[in-house]
Amino acid sequence: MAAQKPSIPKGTRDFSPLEMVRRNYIFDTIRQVFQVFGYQPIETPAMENLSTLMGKYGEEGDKLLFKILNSGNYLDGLPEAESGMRDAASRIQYLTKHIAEKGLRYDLTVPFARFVVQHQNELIFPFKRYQIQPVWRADRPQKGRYREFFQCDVDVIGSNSLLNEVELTQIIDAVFTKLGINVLIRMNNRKVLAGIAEAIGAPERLTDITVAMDKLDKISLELVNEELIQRGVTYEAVQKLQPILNLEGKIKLKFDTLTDFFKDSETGRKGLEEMRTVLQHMKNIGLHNKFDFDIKLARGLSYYTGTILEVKAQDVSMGSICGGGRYDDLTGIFGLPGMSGVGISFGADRICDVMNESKLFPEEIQASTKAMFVNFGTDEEKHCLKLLAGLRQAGIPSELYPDSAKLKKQMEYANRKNIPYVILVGKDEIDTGKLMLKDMRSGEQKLCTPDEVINILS
RNA sequence: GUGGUCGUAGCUCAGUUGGUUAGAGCGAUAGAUUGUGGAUCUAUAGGUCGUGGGUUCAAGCCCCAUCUUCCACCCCA
Repeated sequence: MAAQKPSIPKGTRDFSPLEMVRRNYIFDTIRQVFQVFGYQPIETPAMENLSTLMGKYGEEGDKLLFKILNSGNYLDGLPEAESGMRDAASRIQYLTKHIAEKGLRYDLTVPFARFVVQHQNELIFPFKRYQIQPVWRADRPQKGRYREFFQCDVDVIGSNSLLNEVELTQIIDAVFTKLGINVLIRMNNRKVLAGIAEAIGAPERLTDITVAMDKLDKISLELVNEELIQRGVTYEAVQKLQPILNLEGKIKLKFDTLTDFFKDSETGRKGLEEMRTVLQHMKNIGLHNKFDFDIKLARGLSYYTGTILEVKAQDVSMGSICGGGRYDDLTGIFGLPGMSGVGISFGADRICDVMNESKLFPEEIQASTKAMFVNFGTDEEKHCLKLLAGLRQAGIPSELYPDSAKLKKQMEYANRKNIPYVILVGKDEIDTGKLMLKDMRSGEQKLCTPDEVINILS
Protein backbone atom coordinates (compact mmCIF):
# COMPACT_ATOMS: atom_id res chain seq x y z
CA MET A 1 0.00 0.00 0.00
CA ALA A 2 1.43 3.33 -1.01
CA ALA A 3 1.97 5.71 1.89
CA GLN A 4 -0.37 8.64 1.62
CA LYS A 5 0.69 12.12 2.52
CA PRO A 6 -1.03 12.94 5.81
CA SER A 7 -2.82 16.23 6.27
CA ILE A 8 -5.46 17.89 8.40
CA PRO A 9 -8.69 19.57 7.30
CA LYS A 10 -8.64 23.14 6.06
CA GLY A 11 -8.65 25.72 8.82
CA THR A 12 -7.55 23.33 11.58
CA ARG A 13 -4.14 23.19 13.22
CA ASP A 14 -1.81 21.00 15.24
CA PHE A 15 -0.17 22.57 18.27
CA SER A 16 3.43 21.91 19.24
CA PRO A 17 4.56 21.78 22.89
CA LEU A 18 5.73 25.40 22.69
CA GLU A 19 2.39 26.51 21.29
CA MET A 20 0.51 24.50 23.90
CA VAL A 21 2.45 26.09 26.73
CA ARG A 22 1.48 29.49 25.35
CA ARG A 23 -2.13 28.56 24.78
CA ASN A 24 -2.41 27.11 28.25
CA TYR A 25 -0.96 30.31 29.65
CA ILE A 26 -3.87 32.17 28.05
CA PHE A 27 -6.46 29.63 29.17
CA ASP A 28 -5.08 29.57 32.71
CA THR A 29 -5.06 33.36 32.96
CA ILE A 30 -8.61 33.66 31.69
CA ARG A 31 -9.88 30.81 33.84
CA GLN A 32 -8.29 32.30 36.92
CA VAL A 33 -10.01 35.64 36.32
CA PHE A 34 -13.35 33.94 35.73
CA GLN A 35 -13.04 32.07 39.00
CA VAL A 36 -12.04 35.13 41.00
CA PHE A 37 -15.24 36.79 39.81
CA GLY A 38 -17.28 33.85 41.09
CA TYR A 39 -18.15 32.00 37.89
CA GLN A 40 -18.53 28.22 37.72
CA PRO A 41 -17.38 25.95 34.92
CA ILE A 42 -19.57 23.79 32.71
CA GLU A 43 -18.99 21.85 29.52
CA THR A 44 -21.37 20.80 26.76
CA PRO A 45 -20.94 18.28 23.93
CA ALA A 46 -19.03 19.17 20.77
CA MET A 47 -22.15 18.29 18.79
CA GLU A 48 -25.68 19.48 19.30
CA ASN A 49 -28.91 18.53 17.61
CA LEU A 50 -29.14 20.56 14.46
CA SER A 51 -32.54 21.82 15.57
CA THR A 52 -30.83 23.46 18.57
CA LEU A 53 -28.41 25.35 16.38
CA MET A 54 -30.36 26.22 13.24
CA GLY A 55 -31.86 29.68 12.98
CA LYS A 56 -30.01 31.13 15.97
CA TYR A 57 -27.23 32.91 14.13
CA GLY A 58 -29.05 34.54 11.27
CA GLU A 59 -29.09 33.39 7.67
CA GLU A 60 -25.31 33.51 7.33
CA GLY A 61 -24.83 31.51 10.48
CA ASP A 62 -26.83 28.55 9.25
CA LYS A 63 -24.59 28.27 6.22
CA LEU A 64 -21.52 28.15 8.43
CA LEU A 65 -22.71 25.22 10.53
CA PHE A 66 -20.78 21.97 10.22
CA LYS A 67 -23.32 19.22 9.87
CA ILE A 68 -22.67 15.64 10.92
CA LEU A 69 -23.75 12.83 8.64
CA ASN A 70 -25.95 10.23 10.30
CA SER A 71 -24.46 6.78 10.52
CA GLY A 72 -26.23 3.87 8.87
CA ASN A 73 -27.83 3.44 5.48
CA TYR A 74 -29.49 6.81 5.48
CA LEU A 75 -30.10 6.68 1.75
CA ASP A 76 -32.42 3.69 2.14
CA GLY A 77 -36.09 4.53 2.19
CA LEU A 78 -35.73 7.96 0.64
CA PRO A 79 -38.62 8.60 -1.75
CA GLU A 80 -37.91 9.04 -5.43
CA ALA A 81 -37.83 12.56 -6.68
CA GLU A 82 -41.34 13.90 -6.80
CA SER A 83 -43.10 17.15 -7.43
CA GLY A 84 -41.81 19.96 -5.29
CA MET A 85 -38.39 18.36 -5.18
CA ARG A 86 -37.31 19.17 -8.67
CA ASP A 87 -34.83 21.89 -7.91
CA ALA A 88 -31.51 21.20 -6.24
CA ALA A 89 -32.22 23.49 -3.29
CA SER A 90 -35.30 21.69 -2.08
CA ARG A 91 -33.68 18.34 -2.67
CA ILE A 92 -30.70 19.31 -0.55
CA GLN A 93 -33.00 20.63 2.14
CA TYR A 94 -34.97 17.39 2.14
CA LEU A 95 -31.87 15.25 2.12
CA THR A 96 -30.14 17.24 4.85
CA LYS A 97 -33.05 16.76 7.19
CA HIS A 98 -32.84 13.02 6.71
CA ILE A 99 -29.12 12.43 6.64
CA ALA A 100 -27.86 14.98 9.17
CA GLU A 101 -29.50 15.55 12.54
CA LYS A 102 -26.46 16.75 14.45
CA GLY A 103 -24.04 19.62 14.01
CA LEU A 104 -20.83 20.88 15.60
CA ARG A 105 -21.47 23.79 17.93
CA TYR A 106 -21.04 27.23 16.36
CA ASP A 107 -20.60 29.10 19.63
CA LEU A 108 -20.98 28.47 23.35
CA THR A 109 -23.88 30.79 24.04
CA VAL A 110 -26.66 28.86 22.33
CA PRO A 111 -25.60 25.51 23.84
CA PHE A 112 -25.50 27.31 27.17
CA ALA A 113 -29.07 28.52 26.75
CA ARG A 114 -30.07 24.95 25.92
CA PHE A 115 -28.18 23.77 29.01
CA VAL A 116 -29.93 26.29 31.26
CA VAL A 117 -33.35 25.23 30.05
CA GLN A 118 -32.60 21.55 30.50
CA HIS A 119 -31.10 21.98 33.94
CA GLN A 120 -33.21 24.85 35.20
CA ASN A 121 -34.29 23.01 38.32
CA GLU A 122 -30.76 22.21 39.45
CA LEU A 123 -29.25 25.62 38.86
CA ILE A 124 -28.94 28.49 41.29
CA PHE A 125 -30.00 31.78 39.71
CA PRO A 126 -28.57 34.18 38.80
CA PHE A 127 -26.38 31.51 37.27
CA LYS A 128 -22.81 32.60 36.62
CA ARG A 129 -21.01 30.15 34.40
CA TYR A 130 -17.83 29.99 32.37
CA GLN A 131 -17.02 27.61 29.56
CA ILE A 132 -13.79 27.12 27.64
CA GLN A 133 -14.21 24.85 24.64
CA PRO A 134 -13.63 24.71 20.89
CA VAL A 135 -16.28 25.75 18.39
CA TRP A 136 -16.44 25.13 14.64
CA ARG A 137 -17.44 27.32 11.72
CA ALA A 138 -17.33 26.42 8.03
CA ASP A 139 -15.87 29.81 7.17
CA ARG A 140 -13.10 30.47 4.68
CA PRO A 141 -9.92 30.62 6.73
CA GLN A 142 -7.75 33.73 6.72
CA LYS A 143 -5.79 35.80 9.20
CA GLY A 144 -7.21 35.25 12.68
CA ARG A 145 -9.99 33.11 11.27
CA TYR A 146 -10.03 29.38 11.76
CA ARG A 147 -12.55 26.62 11.27
CA GLU A 148 -11.83 25.25 14.70
CA PHE A 149 -11.08 27.68 17.49
CA PHE A 150 -11.50 28.08 21.22
CA GLN A 151 -13.93 30.42 22.86
CA CYS A 152 -13.79 31.33 26.52
CA ASP A 153 -17.29 32.38 27.55
CA VAL A 154 -18.59 33.98 30.73
CA ASP A 155 -22.28 34.58 31.14
CA VAL A 156 -24.72 35.55 33.85
CA ILE A 157 -28.23 34.37 33.25
CA GLY A 158 -31.32 35.14 35.29
CA SER A 159 -30.54 38.72 36.19
CA ASN A 160 -31.51 41.99 34.50
CA SER A 161 -29.11 44.06 36.53
CA LEU A 162 -26.73 46.24 34.58
CA LEU A 163 -24.14 45.49 37.24
CA ASN A 164 -23.55 42.29 35.31
CA GLU A 165 -22.54 44.29 32.27
CA VAL A 166 -20.20 46.31 34.44
CA GLU A 167 -18.69 43.17 35.92
CA LEU A 168 -18.04 41.76 32.47
CA THR A 169 -16.11 44.86 31.50
CA GLN A 170 -14.06 44.43 34.65
CA ILE A 171 -13.32 40.85 33.62
CA ILE A 172 -12.25 42.05 30.18
CA ASP A 173 -10.04 44.66 31.76
CA ALA A 174 -8.51 42.17 34.18
CA VAL A 175 -7.79 39.54 31.52
CA PHE A 176 -6.13 41.87 29.05
CA THR A 177 -4.21 43.71 31.73
CA LYS A 178 -2.80 40.39 32.95
CA LEU A 179 -1.92 39.31 29.44
CA GLY A 180 -0.35 42.68 28.66
CA ILE A 181 -2.54 43.52 25.68
CA ASN A 182 -3.71 47.10 25.21
CA VAL A 183 -7.32 47.04 24.17
CA LEU A 184 -10.21 49.31 23.34
CA ILE A 185 -13.61 48.24 24.60
CA ARG A 186 -16.35 49.50 22.31
CA MET A 187 -19.87 49.45 23.67
CA ASN A 188 -23.29 50.10 22.31
CA ASN A 189 -26.86 49.05 22.93
CA ARG A 190 -29.28 47.35 20.60
CA LYS A 191 -32.07 49.54 21.94
CA VAL A 192 -30.12 52.60 20.90
CA LEU A 193 -29.82 51.14 17.42
CA ALA A 194 -33.51 50.24 17.41
CA GLY A 195 -34.27 53.77 18.60
CA ILE A 196 -32.30 55.22 15.73
CA ALA A 197 -34.18 53.09 13.22
CA GLU A 198 -37.41 54.16 14.87
CA ALA A 199 -36.49 57.83 14.95
CA ILE A 200 -35.76 57.95 11.23
CA GLY A 201 -39.02 56.17 10.54
CA ALA A 202 -37.59 52.84 9.40
CA PRO A 203 -37.92 50.47 12.35
CA GLU A 204 -38.31 47.44 10.09
CA ARG A 205 -34.94 48.14 8.48
CA LEU A 206 -33.03 47.83 11.76
CA THR A 207 -30.67 45.08 10.62
CA ASP A 208 -29.90 46.79 7.32
CA ILE A 209 -29.19 50.06 9.06
CA THR A 210 -26.89 48.54 11.66
CA VAL A 211 -24.99 46.42 9.17
CA ALA A 212 -24.37 49.45 7.00
CA MET A 213 -23.44 51.69 9.92
CA ASP A 214 -20.97 49.10 11.14
CA LYS A 215 -19.01 49.62 7.93
CA LEU A 216 -18.34 53.29 8.58
CA ASP A 217 -14.91 52.35 9.92
CA LYS A 218 -14.00 50.72 6.64
CA ILE A 219 -15.75 52.62 3.89
CA SER A 220 -16.71 56.23 3.26
CA LEU A 221 -19.92 57.91 4.34
CA GLU A 222 -21.02 58.15 0.71
CA LEU A 223 -20.70 54.41 0.21
CA VAL A 224 -22.55 53.71 3.44
CA ASN A 225 -25.40 55.90 2.30
CA GLU A 226 -25.40 54.15 -1.04
CA GLU A 227 -25.59 50.79 0.68
CA LEU A 228 -28.48 51.99 2.86
CA ILE A 229 -30.47 52.97 -0.20
CA GLN A 230 -29.60 49.68 -1.84
CA ARG A 231 -30.82 47.82 1.21
CA GLY A 232 -34.20 49.48 0.87
CA VAL A 233 -33.98 52.39 3.27
CA THR A 234 -35.78 55.44 1.92
CA TYR A 235 -33.90 58.56 0.87
CA GLU A 236 -35.72 60.55 3.50
CA ALA A 237 -34.73 58.15 6.25
CA VAL A 238 -31.10 58.20 5.13
CA GLN A 239 -31.18 61.99 5.31
CA LYS A 240 -32.47 61.86 8.85
CA LEU A 241 -29.70 59.43 9.74
CA GLN A 242 -26.88 61.77 8.71
CA PRO A 243 -26.40 63.54 12.05
CA ILE A 244 -25.95 60.11 13.66
CA LEU A 245 -23.47 58.90 11.08
CA ASN A 246 -21.43 62.04 11.61
CA LEU A 247 -21.54 61.78 15.37
CA GLU A 248 -18.00 61.60 16.72
CA GLY A 249 -16.22 62.83 19.78
CA LYS A 250 -16.85 62.94 23.50
CA ILE A 251 -19.25 60.52 25.11
CA LYS A 252 -21.22 63.43 26.54
CA LEU A 253 -21.78 64.89 23.09
CA LYS A 254 -23.15 61.56 21.91
CA PHE A 255 -25.55 61.43 24.83
CA ASP A 256 -26.76 64.98 24.26
CA THR A 257 -27.28 64.43 20.55
CA LEU A 258 -29.07 61.13 21.04
CA THR A 259 -31.28 62.41 23.86
CA ASP A 260 -32.53 65.00 21.45
CA PHE A 261 -32.81 62.46 18.65
CA PHE A 262 -34.88 60.10 20.79
CA LYS A 263 -37.65 62.60 21.67
CA ASP A 264 -40.20 60.23 20.17
CA SER A 265 -38.50 56.91 20.72
CA GLU A 266 -38.99 55.30 24.06
CA THR A 267 -36.82 52.33 23.08
CA GLY A 268 -34.00 54.70 22.22
CA ARG A 269 -34.30 56.53 25.52
CA LYS A 270 -34.29 53.24 27.40
CA GLY A 271 -31.14 52.10 25.62
CA LEU A 272 -29.47 55.41 26.25
CA GLU A 273 -30.31 55.20 29.94
CA GLU A 274 -28.79 51.73 30.11
CA MET A 275 -25.65 52.93 28.44
CA ARG A 276 -25.41 55.85 30.84
CA THR A 277 -25.67 53.59 33.88
CA VAL A 278 -23.10 51.11 32.63
CA LEU A 279 -20.61 53.75 31.53
CA GLN A 280 -20.92 55.67 34.77
CA HIS A 281 -20.12 52.58 36.78
CA MET A 282 -17.18 51.79 34.55
CA LYS A 283 -15.86 55.30 35.00
CA ASN A 284 -16.23 55.03 38.76
CA ILE A 285 -14.40 51.74 39.00
CA GLY A 286 -11.51 52.95 36.91
CA LEU A 287 -10.36 50.48 34.27
CA HIS A 288 -6.85 50.14 32.93
CA ASN A 289 -8.02 49.95 29.35
CA LYS A 290 -9.86 52.50 27.24
CA PHE A 291 -13.55 52.20 26.51
CA ASP A 292 -15.93 54.10 24.29
CA PHE A 293 -19.60 54.44 23.46
CA ASP A 294 -19.60 53.58 19.79
CA ILE A 295 -22.92 54.07 18.04
CA LYS A 296 -21.58 52.35 14.93
CA LEU A 297 -20.99 49.05 16.70
CA ALA A 298 -23.61 46.58 15.51
CA ARG A 299 -22.64 42.91 15.95
CA GLY A 300 -24.40 40.48 13.68
CA LEU A 301 -25.61 37.80 16.04
CA SER A 302 -29.31 38.22 16.01
CA TYR A 303 -30.07 37.24 19.59
CA TYR A 304 -28.67 40.37 21.26
CA THR A 305 -31.23 42.79 22.68
CA GLY A 306 -29.44 45.23 25.00
CA THR A 307 -25.82 46.05 25.65
CA ILE A 308 -23.39 44.88 23.00
CA LEU A 309 -19.64 45.15 23.19
CA GLU A 310 -16.55 44.32 21.26
CA VAL A 311 -12.87 44.40 22.17
CA LYS A 312 -9.99 45.04 19.79
CA ALA A 313 -6.25 45.02 20.35
CA GLN A 314 -4.79 48.50 19.97
CA ASP A 315 -1.33 47.63 18.68
CA VAL A 316 -2.09 44.79 16.28
CA SER A 317 -4.32 44.60 13.24
CA MET A 318 -6.71 41.79 14.05
CA GLY A 319 -10.45 41.27 14.18
CA SER A 320 -12.17 41.54 17.52
CA ILE A 321 -10.63 39.37 20.22
CA CYS A 322 -13.62 39.47 22.54
CA GLY A 323 -17.27 40.23 22.08
CA GLY A 324 -20.65 39.78 23.62
CA GLY A 325 -23.82 41.32 24.85
CA ARG A 326 -27.18 40.92 26.49
CA TYR A 327 -29.82 38.57 25.17
CA ASP A 328 -33.23 38.87 26.77
CA ASP A 329 -34.91 35.77 25.50
CA LEU A 330 -32.47 33.20 24.21
CA THR A 331 -33.93 30.50 26.43
CA GLY A 332 -37.43 31.36 25.23
CA ILE A 333 -37.05 29.34 22.04
CA PHE A 334 -36.21 26.32 24.18
CA GLY A 335 -39.28 26.81 26.34
CA LEU A 336 -38.10 29.00 29.19
CA PRO A 337 -39.23 32.58 28.60
CA GLY A 338 -38.30 35.66 30.58
CA MET A 339 -34.75 34.66 31.36
CA SER A 340 -32.37 37.49 30.54
CA GLY A 341 -28.68 36.84 30.22
CA VAL A 342 -25.54 38.71 29.39
CA GLY A 343 -22.19 37.31 28.42
CA ILE A 344 -18.94 37.70 26.57
CA SER A 345 -16.63 35.46 24.65
CA PHE A 346 -12.84 35.64 24.48
CA GLY A 347 -11.28 34.36 21.26
CA ALA A 348 -8.29 32.45 22.60
CA ASP A 349 -6.75 31.81 19.19
CA ARG A 350 -6.81 35.43 18.13
CA ILE A 351 -5.48 36.48 21.53
CA CYS A 352 -2.66 34.01 20.97
CA ASP A 353 -1.98 35.51 17.53
CA VAL A 354 -1.92 39.02 18.97
CA MET A 355 0.46 38.00 21.74
CA ASN A 356 2.77 36.25 19.30
CA GLU A 357 2.85 39.29 17.03
CA SER A 358 3.60 41.64 19.92
CA LYS A 359 5.94 39.14 21.60
CA LEU A 360 3.99 39.31 24.85
CA PHE A 361 4.56 35.79 26.10
CA PRO A 362 6.85 35.74 29.10
CA GLU A 363 10.02 33.63 28.77
CA GLU A 364 9.53 31.77 32.01
CA ILE A 365 6.31 30.02 31.01
CA GLN A 366 8.25 27.42 29.08
CA ALA A 367 7.64 24.90 31.82
CA SER A 368 9.67 21.81 31.20
CA THR A 369 12.05 19.51 32.95
CA LYS A 370 14.25 21.24 35.48
CA ALA A 371 16.82 18.49 35.94
CA MET A 372 17.83 15.39 34.02
CA PHE A 373 19.76 12.41 35.32
CA VAL A 374 22.29 11.00 32.92
CA ASN A 375 21.95 7.28 32.35
CA PHE A 376 25.26 5.42 32.80
CA GLY A 377 23.95 1.87 32.88
CA THR A 378 21.90 -0.63 34.85
CA ASP A 379 23.52 -0.16 38.27
CA GLU A 380 23.48 3.59 38.05
CA GLU A 381 19.86 3.56 36.79
CA LYS A 382 18.71 1.77 39.90
CA HIS A 383 20.47 4.28 42.11
CA CYS A 384 19.19 7.29 40.13
CA LEU A 385 15.61 6.09 40.18
CA LYS A 386 15.53 6.55 43.96
CA LEU A 387 17.12 9.98 43.80
CA LEU A 388 14.72 10.92 41.00
CA ALA A 389 11.75 9.95 43.13
CA GLY A 390 13.11 12.24 45.84
CA LEU A 391 13.29 15.21 43.47
CA ARG A 392 9.79 14.59 42.17
CA GLN A 393 8.47 14.28 45.71
CA ALA A 394 9.90 17.74 46.28
CA GLY A 395 7.94 18.98 43.26
CA ILE A 396 10.92 19.40 40.97
CA PRO A 397 10.09 18.41 37.37
CA SER A 398 12.81 15.90 36.58
CA GLU A 399 13.56 12.91 34.44
CA LEU A 400 16.08 10.14 33.86
CA TYR A 401 17.34 9.61 30.34
CA PRO A 402 15.79 6.26 29.44
CA ASP A 403 18.71 4.70 27.56
CA SER A 404 22.32 4.28 28.47
CA ALA A 405 23.30 6.22 25.37
CA LYS A 406 26.50 8.09 24.69
CA LEU A 407 27.00 10.95 27.04
CA LYS A 408 27.17 13.39 24.15
CA LYS A 409 23.77 12.29 22.99
CA GLN A 410 22.26 12.63 26.45
CA MET A 411 23.77 16.06 26.96
CA GLU A 412 22.52 17.19 23.59
CA TYR A 413 19.05 16.02 24.51
CA ALA A 414 19.12 18.05 27.71
CA ASN A 415 20.50 21.03 25.85
CA ARG A 416 17.85 20.99 23.15
CA LYS A 417 15.06 20.57 25.65
CA ASN A 418 16.38 23.58 27.54
CA ILE A 419 16.81 21.58 30.71
CA PRO A 420 18.79 23.86 33.00
CA TYR A 421 20.44 21.19 35.16
CA VAL A 422 21.97 17.81 34.44
CA ILE A 423 22.80 15.39 37.23
CA LEU A 424 25.59 12.88 36.72
CA VAL A 425 25.74 9.90 39.03
CA GLY A 426 28.30 7.27 38.13
CA LYS A 427 30.35 4.75 40.12
CA ASP A 428 32.30 7.42 42.03
CA GLU A 429 29.20 9.32 43.05
CA ILE A 430 27.38 6.19 44.14
CA ASP A 431 30.33 5.27 46.35
CA THR A 432 30.52 8.69 48.01
CA GLY A 433 26.72 9.18 48.10
CA LYS A 434 27.01 12.49 46.28
CA LEU A 435 25.63 13.84 42.98
CA MET A 436 27.40 15.80 40.30
CA LEU A 437 25.13 18.76 39.53
CA LYS A 438 25.87 20.56 36.27
CA ASP A 439 24.47 23.98 35.44
CA MET A 440 23.88 23.87 31.70
CA ARG A 441 23.99 27.63 31.29
CA SER A 442 27.28 28.37 32.97
CA GLY A 443 28.74 24.92 32.38
CA GLU A 444 29.85 24.78 36.02
CA GLN A 445 29.43 21.64 38.03
CA LYS A 446 29.87 20.64 41.62
CA LEU A 447 29.41 17.69 43.93
CA CYS A 448 26.35 17.97 46.19
CA THR A 449 24.37 15.85 48.60
CA PRO A 450 20.82 14.92 47.51
CA ASP A 451 19.40 17.48 49.95
CA GLU A 452 21.61 20.23 48.61
CA VAL A 453 20.41 19.46 45.09
CA ILE A 454 16.78 19.68 46.15
CA ASN A 455 17.55 22.99 47.83
CA ILE A 456 19.19 24.47 44.77
CA LEU A 457 16.47 23.31 42.40
CA SER A 458 13.44 24.21 44.52
C1' G B 1 -20.56 31.59 -0.98
C1' U B 2 -17.67 35.64 -4.59
C1' G B 3 -12.76 37.45 -6.37
C1' G B 4 -7.50 36.95 -6.13
C1' U B 5 -2.93 34.38 -4.35
C1' C B 6 0.67 30.52 -2.87
C1' G B 7 2.72 25.40 -3.06
C1' U B 8 10.32 22.72 -5.00
C1' A B 9 14.34 18.37 0.97
C1' G B 10 12.13 18.47 8.05
C1' C B 11 12.43 24.42 7.70
C1' U B 12 13.61 29.07 4.68
C1' C B 13 14.20 29.56 -0.29
C1' A B 14 17.21 29.41 -5.56
C1' G B 15 16.04 27.00 -10.21
C1' U B 16 17.30 31.44 -17.00
C1' U B 17 13.26 31.57 -23.52
C1' G B 18 10.54 24.45 -21.70
C1' G B 19 16.47 21.02 -22.69
C1' U B 20 21.06 15.94 -19.82
C1' U B 21 21.55 13.50 -13.39
C1' A B 22 16.66 19.63 -9.55
C1' G B 23 20.52 23.05 -5.95
C1' A B 24 21.96 26.21 -1.40
C1' G B 25 21.66 27.61 3.72
C1' C B 26 19.76 25.93 8.23
C1' G B 27 18.32 21.45 10.53
C1' A B 28 18.93 15.89 11.03
C1' U B 29 22.28 11.50 11.45
C1' A B 30 27.38 9.63 12.15
C1' G B 31 32.40 10.76 13.25
C1' A B 32 36.72 14.03 14.84
C1' U B 33 35.97 13.53 21.24
C1' U B 34 35.05 5.76 25.46
C1' G B 35 32.35 10.84 32.12
C1' U B 36 30.36 16.22 29.51
C1' G B 37 26.03 19.85 25.55
C1' G B 38 26.37 24.85 22.84
C1' A B 39 31.43 26.54 18.70
C1' U B 40 34.35 24.33 14.53
C1' C B 41 35.61 20.64 10.78
C1' U B 42 34.47 16.06 7.86
C1' A B 43 31.11 12.59 5.88
C1' U B 44 26.14 10.73 5.04
C1' A B 45 21.00 10.53 4.41
C1' G B 46 16.93 13.19 2.74
C1' G B 47 12.66 15.01 -3.46
C1' U B 48 6.94 11.13 -7.67
C1' C B 49 8.87 19.57 -7.73
C1' G B 50 0.92 19.70 -3.58
C1' U B 51 -2.29 16.01 -6.40
C1' G B 52 -4.61 14.31 -11.09
C1' G B 53 -5.05 15.05 -16.17
C1' G B 54 -3.32 17.55 -20.85
C1' U B 55 0.18 20.02 -24.63
C1' U B 56 5.30 18.62 -26.32
C1' C B 57 10.61 14.80 -29.06
C1' A B 58 11.20 16.88 -23.98
C1' A B 59 7.50 19.96 -18.30
C1' G B 60 9.62 22.08 -11.67
C1' C B 61 8.57 25.86 -15.72
C1' C B 62 2.99 26.05 -20.48
C1' C B 63 -2.72 24.68 -20.20
C1' C B 64 -7.06 22.56 -17.35
C1' A B 65 -9.07 20.55 -12.92
C1' U B 66 -8.56 19.73 -7.77
C1' C B 67 -6.57 20.24 -2.75
C1' U B 68 -3.91 23.48 0.51
C1' U B 69 -1.93 28.45 2.14
C1' C B 70 -2.53 33.51 2.54
C1' C B 71 -5.52 37.97 1.26
C1' A B 72 -10.03 40.98 0.11
C1' C B 73 -15.48 40.73 0.26
C1' C B 74 -19.38 38.59 3.36
C1' C B 75 -19.50 37.60 8.31
C1' C B 76 -17.17 36.99 12.84
C1' A B 77 -13.65 35.12 17.96
